[in-house]
Amino acid sequence: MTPDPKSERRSERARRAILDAAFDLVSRKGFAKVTIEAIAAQAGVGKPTIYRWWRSKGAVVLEAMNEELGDDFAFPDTGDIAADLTTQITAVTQRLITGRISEAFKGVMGEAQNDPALMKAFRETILEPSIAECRARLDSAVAAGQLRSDVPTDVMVDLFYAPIHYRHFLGFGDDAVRRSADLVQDVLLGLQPRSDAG
Amino acid sequence: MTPDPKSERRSERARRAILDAAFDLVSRKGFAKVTIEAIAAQAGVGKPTIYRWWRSKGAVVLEAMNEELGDDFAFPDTGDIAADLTTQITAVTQRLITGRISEAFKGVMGEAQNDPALMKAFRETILEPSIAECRARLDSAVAAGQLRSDVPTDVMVDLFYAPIHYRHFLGFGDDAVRRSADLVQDVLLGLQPRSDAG
Amino acid sequence: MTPDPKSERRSERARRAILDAAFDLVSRKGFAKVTIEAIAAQAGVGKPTIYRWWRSKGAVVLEAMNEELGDDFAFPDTGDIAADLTTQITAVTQRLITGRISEAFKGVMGEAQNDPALMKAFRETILEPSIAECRARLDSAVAAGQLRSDVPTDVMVDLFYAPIHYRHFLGFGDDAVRRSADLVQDVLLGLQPRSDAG
Amino acid sequence: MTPDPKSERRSERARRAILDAAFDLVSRKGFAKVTIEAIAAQAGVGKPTIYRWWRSKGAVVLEAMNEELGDDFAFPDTGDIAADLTTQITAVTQRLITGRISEAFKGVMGEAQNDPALMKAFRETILEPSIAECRARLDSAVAAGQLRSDVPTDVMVDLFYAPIHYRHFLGFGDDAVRRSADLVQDVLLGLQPRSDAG
DNA sequence: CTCTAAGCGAGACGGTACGTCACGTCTTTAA
DNA sequence: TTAAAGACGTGACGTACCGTCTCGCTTAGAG
Repeated sequence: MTPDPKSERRSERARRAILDAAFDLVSRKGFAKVTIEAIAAQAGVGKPTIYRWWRSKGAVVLEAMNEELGDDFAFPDTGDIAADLTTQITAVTQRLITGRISEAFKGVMGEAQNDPALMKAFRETILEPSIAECRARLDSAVAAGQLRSDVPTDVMVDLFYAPIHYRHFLGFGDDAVRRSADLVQDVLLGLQPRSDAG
Repeated sequence: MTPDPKSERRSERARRAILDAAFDLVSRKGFAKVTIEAIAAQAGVGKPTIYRWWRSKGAVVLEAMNEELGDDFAFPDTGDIAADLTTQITAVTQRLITGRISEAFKGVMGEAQNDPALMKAFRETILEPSIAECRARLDSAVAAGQLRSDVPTDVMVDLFYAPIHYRHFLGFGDDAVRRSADLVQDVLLGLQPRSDAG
Repeated sequence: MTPDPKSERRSERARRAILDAAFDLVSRKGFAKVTIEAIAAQAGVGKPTIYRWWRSKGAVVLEAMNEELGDDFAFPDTGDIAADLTTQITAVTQRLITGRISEAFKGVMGEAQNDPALMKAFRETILEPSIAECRARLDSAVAAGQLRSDVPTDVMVDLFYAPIHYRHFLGFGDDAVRRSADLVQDVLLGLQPRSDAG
Repeated sequence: MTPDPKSERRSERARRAILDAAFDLVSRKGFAKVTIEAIAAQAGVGKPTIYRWWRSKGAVVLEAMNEELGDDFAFPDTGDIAADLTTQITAVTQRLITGRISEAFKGVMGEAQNDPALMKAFRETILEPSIAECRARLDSAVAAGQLRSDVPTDVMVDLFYAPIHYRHFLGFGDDAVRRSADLVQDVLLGLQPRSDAG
């Protein structure tokens, strides 16, 4: 995220203050009503300090969100793929809906629709690592004979995750998003290995 | 979309010019780079005329997009539900990706993440009518015994449409979106009626 | 004032409503804060009806002020020129300061600084008639040997009236304006006929 | 004039460009036809930079006029009060009528009729200093026995200056204003000390 | 253990667009 | 055939932020 992290002299204090202010403001006022000026003011920082290290408001908020999320994309593995998927998807929806992440996520994704660089950063730092973890778990389920082997696991990932984001971005409401985990069973039906044809 | 369509004194000429200008500008420059001033200028119209009838840029572009789409949400019905779904979903993705709608749609949806009124308008004028058509077709397929009767058809709609929008909004690229119709077969597998249990 | 008074079909009701509304609004809000839209609204009249008969807000207010003033510019004549001048000038300042005319007058004159046509109308309908009355009285005083005959009476008029307007327009405050009548005596001293040279 | 002249970060370049542009535009087009946008454009400056330092167009033009006038309100003192007054009043009228100041002055004063803060600023920066100089000269003339001692000198100032502004603001025309100096003699007659009573 | 260059806060600057107001004109509806 | 009502094109308003650009100040690392 940091365009030029080379400098050793960068003030960690300022960086933290900016990310904290950004996250707090977005959570409280909504992404659209937050300005870089307001972030700078709340962080007790000059605007140029923000522009020096980030390209846009979206970039700041994405990094703030990343810090909030942490690096933990690990997928549970109890041996029961259906249970593990349900667990994980429930966790994701909770974080998306009730968590403090919600506003930041919607804001960043809205912005990213018109900002390819921001979209790229989001995918690289959040989406793709998390997809990779999911695929790894699905691969092991395929190897265990719990899932069909003739459907690519990246397609499976899409099938499991799509409903969450579909409902989230198209305004179906928090309850609908929260119930996304219920679809896991229906999707799984189509992905079970079958002796009796295809 | 028009907040106050009651007045019969409204100038249809101005309305058309505004919608045409908005759609053209968004298609050519991208949603984010279009301003209401530019729309007014290109339409040969005063800014107040725009603000008199629309709440925001998003509202104008949504209405322009609606006019472009027309009212036709009809679902094909050949008797073969798999074929019909593939046909329809292919059509939707084409329109979303290659069509002139693309930029407007992304822009409006990005905006709608932070504008509940805009989201509501989108759902009422586009999404819900189109879901209703799909459900009607699925209902008839259920009645014909082509689909399981124990999964609500609104859930089925989500399963079929989610991948498109998921790939579209999360930056998977046009090719991935275009291939969304391929998932229909996999989803259908889980929705087939089964005498032999699950 | 009426640019085109030819039409016999002009609505006297509308004219009265407009002038009353204009005068009332200017008195209550001050000239600068009154708009033609507001006058039309309060008068229950369409804007074009105002524009049909007057060139500008200043013209409306000037006419309203004229109606309020009436046609009476008569100068008292008790035979004592000093007393008559004091009487008249006191009356003028009272009307200017305490009267309902005050706001309208300041507004119109402020506007007239940049609107020659308005200035001309003001002079023709108010200033010049009132100067003429004053000169007539001064002429009779000269004839009666109460004033020097070698100073033109129009200059005398200026000397008597100038302080009022000077203090009024240059912001000396209402009290200073009100005391303008006190200067009559001092000015008169220089205008008395003198046997002993000049 | 500057509402907040404290900041030492203020750009003198911008200030000069704004005042120069304002004065030039007012001189060429007349006060009423000048907009803050036009001043900003001609000065090569953003509108906010004007609003940061001035309350209104009138305030800008007043300051521009002040700079044009300079601080020199000195009154001549040759020992002959009649000659000095004529000299000074001729100078004032010349500056008012023919000078580049003319349009700015009329515009500001017209505005000031409805803007007390502007009137106050005008009085403090221009009118009162200039009155003070005049009174000082009159005081010395009184002390020299050239003027009556029983008329307050501030009243005398009014008598001498009133005709100029009266004729100027009430539309008597440039020639009448220019001839205002002629009245000095007549006014002086009433202000001469008299042993022989009055 | 200075010294000097960086990164910093602060905030003014030239801009762009905002959303609003009132203008003066034009069109439509009802009396 | 007026006049009310009010939508229209226009242009300026005053404001909010943008992203850039000085400024001094501080502060840490290289000499």
